[in-house]
Amino acid sequence: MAYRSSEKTRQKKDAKRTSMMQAAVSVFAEKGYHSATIRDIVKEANVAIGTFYFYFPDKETLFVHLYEETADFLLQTIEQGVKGQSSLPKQIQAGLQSYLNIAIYEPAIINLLLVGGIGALPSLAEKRLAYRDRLTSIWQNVIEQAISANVIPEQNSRRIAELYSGAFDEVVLNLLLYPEPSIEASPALLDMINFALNAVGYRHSESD
Amino acid sequence: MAYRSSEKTRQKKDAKRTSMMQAAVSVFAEKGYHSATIRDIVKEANVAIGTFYFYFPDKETLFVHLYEETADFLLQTIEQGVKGQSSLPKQIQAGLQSYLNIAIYEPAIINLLLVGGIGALPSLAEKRLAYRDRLTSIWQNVIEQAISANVIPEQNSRRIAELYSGAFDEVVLNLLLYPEPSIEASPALLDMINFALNAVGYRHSESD
Amino acid sequence: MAYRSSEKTRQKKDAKRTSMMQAAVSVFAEKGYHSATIRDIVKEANVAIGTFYFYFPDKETLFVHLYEETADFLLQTIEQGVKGQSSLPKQIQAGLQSYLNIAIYEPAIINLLLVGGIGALPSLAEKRLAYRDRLTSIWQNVIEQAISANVIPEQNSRRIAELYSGAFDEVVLNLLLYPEPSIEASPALLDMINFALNAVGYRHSESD
Amino acid sequence: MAYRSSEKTRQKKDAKRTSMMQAAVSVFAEKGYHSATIRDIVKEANVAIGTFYFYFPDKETLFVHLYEETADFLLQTIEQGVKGQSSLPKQIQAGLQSYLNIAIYEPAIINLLLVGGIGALPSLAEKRLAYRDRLTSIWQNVIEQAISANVIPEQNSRRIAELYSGAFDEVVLNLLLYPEPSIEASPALLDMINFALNAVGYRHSESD
DNA sequence: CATGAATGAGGGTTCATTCAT
DNA sequence: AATGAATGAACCCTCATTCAT
Repeated sequence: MAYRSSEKTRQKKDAKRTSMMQAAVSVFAEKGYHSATIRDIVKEANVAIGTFYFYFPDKETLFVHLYEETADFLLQTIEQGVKGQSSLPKQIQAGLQSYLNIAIYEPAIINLLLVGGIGALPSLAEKRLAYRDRLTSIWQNVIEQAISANVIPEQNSRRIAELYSGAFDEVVLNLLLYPEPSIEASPALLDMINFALNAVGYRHSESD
Repeated sequence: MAYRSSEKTRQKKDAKRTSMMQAAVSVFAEKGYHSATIRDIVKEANVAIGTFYFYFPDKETLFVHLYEETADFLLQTIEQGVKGQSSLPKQIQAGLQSYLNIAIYEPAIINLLLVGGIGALPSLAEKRLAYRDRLTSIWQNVIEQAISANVIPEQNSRRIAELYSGAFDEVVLNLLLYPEPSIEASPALLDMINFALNAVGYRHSESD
Repeated sequence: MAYRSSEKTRQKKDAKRTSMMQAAVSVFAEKGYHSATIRDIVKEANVAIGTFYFYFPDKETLFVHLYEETADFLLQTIEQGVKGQSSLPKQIQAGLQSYLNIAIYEPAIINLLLVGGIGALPSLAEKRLAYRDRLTSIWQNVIEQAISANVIPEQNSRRIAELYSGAFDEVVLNLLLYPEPSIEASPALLDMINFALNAVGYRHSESD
Repeated sequence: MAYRSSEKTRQKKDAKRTSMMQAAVSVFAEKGYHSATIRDIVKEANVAIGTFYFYFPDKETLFVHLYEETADFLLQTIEQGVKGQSSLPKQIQAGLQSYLNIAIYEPAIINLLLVGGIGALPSLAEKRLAYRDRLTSIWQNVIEQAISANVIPEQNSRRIAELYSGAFDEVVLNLLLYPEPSIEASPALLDMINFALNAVGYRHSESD
């Protein structure tokens, strides 16, 4: 009997777990790691405190897990965008477009990754580093492909990628301060693309 | 008698005050606002808890004050560097050089501004915004001068400045992860300058 | 399942709440507002510190609430006593009897109202005034009825009532200093009744 | 040399001591024992904290001393008033007049004795008792003289005196709530005298 | 004598976490 | 599974008191 309903039970459980995690992302993003309390999270999720500890071992573990998962999602989305293109400008454009989409439709993700837990948790430091590293690697790859294709001159691809990562984040963060970020997104995207292409010495040809 | 040699006494008090503030910067930079306790700070400063409250009204006020003061110092230092030069490349070079110097010799300042209190304190949000705004304004000025001088083409100077700010920060943050940041500083500086000049369409002439 | 037998649970919670409030009254009455610590109260109640804050928002709110509730109880008890009688002597006697009963069986109440929080809390000042006002009003009513009934001469009923209130309190407070207050209660009661009746010019007739 | 100026020094010292005590009475009366801080007191007296501890051993000792001294002053003043008269009505009138004078011109004294430290300090309890005892004794004496002179019937003079003490205090306390206590003082005085005389069965004759 | 910088015990309060139901 | 009452370590801060100058 029990195992018969295990299917439905599992789904229900996963659903509740997921809803709690969404609540947690929302609260962490809004208040930051330390100011967000377990009570805040369970209230947002409409469950009892005890329920939280049934699904998650503790606050820190959840946060770190959320951070990793969220970073994964963001990175994969950007990677997807980049992977679908072959020319340097289009790769940059697609990657940034993906990034902006997430920023606009899920700003909590950006807040979680760039604001919520920075400097709050020693155990998060390495996760943050890993995230920055992977993000930088995406751009580094793009640049190295362009160098290999002789589209741009030889240069320190790692450093360029770091500069890209930081530059784009700053713009995105500022974008979210607008009352209607989606309106400002297009011009910002164009500015970022031009900036990025110029920065690596890309010569605008006929296309694009 | 007892008329306090207010000269020496005042000096001593100021000295202690300063030393406590340095201790606070150090602890805040290391642990972040919330994880840093008053006990941590007074232990670092070798004073009693009550002494902290003799010099400062409370934890939050001190932190915000430290943040503002530190931001001021950093911004003025960069501004000094920029102001001493006239050409675009030299202004960027001087500004970044100043920034790197602080990063290397006072890494706690960088941690305080870019890591320690991010997302920890509502009252800090506006201070952070003001800091980013001023930092961006420095680069924006530089760019607008270059545009006026016809050294680079017309472009959205504000956005470029934002991209600069974010890009440089990312590199500086990564620089501090090195065991010996000062060694890596030179190549990083060159990379940043080239990146920044290219990004705004500056054509390298004979000099520099 | 887990649907909380909210009946029993609620009752238990209320019981604990009540027991904690009694502990608080006892400690406040014994030490006064400021000298009573939350730690004292929870120790008396055999619970942990956190439990206090689960049931009450903070020390001051609880104290004020306790003060009001206790004053209500005392005033209603006296009013009950008075209301059951119609002649002046019997009203005074019944009111004082009720007062003495509380003083003897719940001396903490008297200490809380007349000693514990006097001058300790600005927010209590108005509550204290309200309590004195209501207490005085009880006696004022009694006196005005007697005046209306031509049992005693016209006089400033408010002032008389104030004098009653202060006079009775002093005797009650002194009563509680005895090792066995209940023994002294009877003669004190008689003295107070005679005093009160004489003071308003009541002529003793055959009865009583 | 030192002992030559000892006269003036002594006077100066006493003056400062006195001014600090006045400041202390004022602050204690206004805020109550616990809420009054040494800082409050020295600020009011325009001296440094260290100076406080040169003149007084500690806060508690000072407060108890102040309480005793203030009680002494009040009691002696009332006694003076009573002693100057011989008939019961005049003694009561004179005693109350003295009491009211102090209440109106030095309300801080009343606050200190009846409000400021009640229930705040275990060591004060006995001092308070002693004060109440002496105050009651004054009235008890008055009553016993009247009984001896056959002006009023035999009765429990101690209890009457207690009732007097409490009754008068209540009226005085209420008096001080008026915006202009001195205006209300006269009618209050008359009411109290009549009340007190009636209460002990005094028959109004030709005089007074 | 006078000063005020320095001390640290102790108080109120928060909140992550546990566990009996 | 789910609940929420209960716990207590740890935090920020106050303030009486001391002592070197």
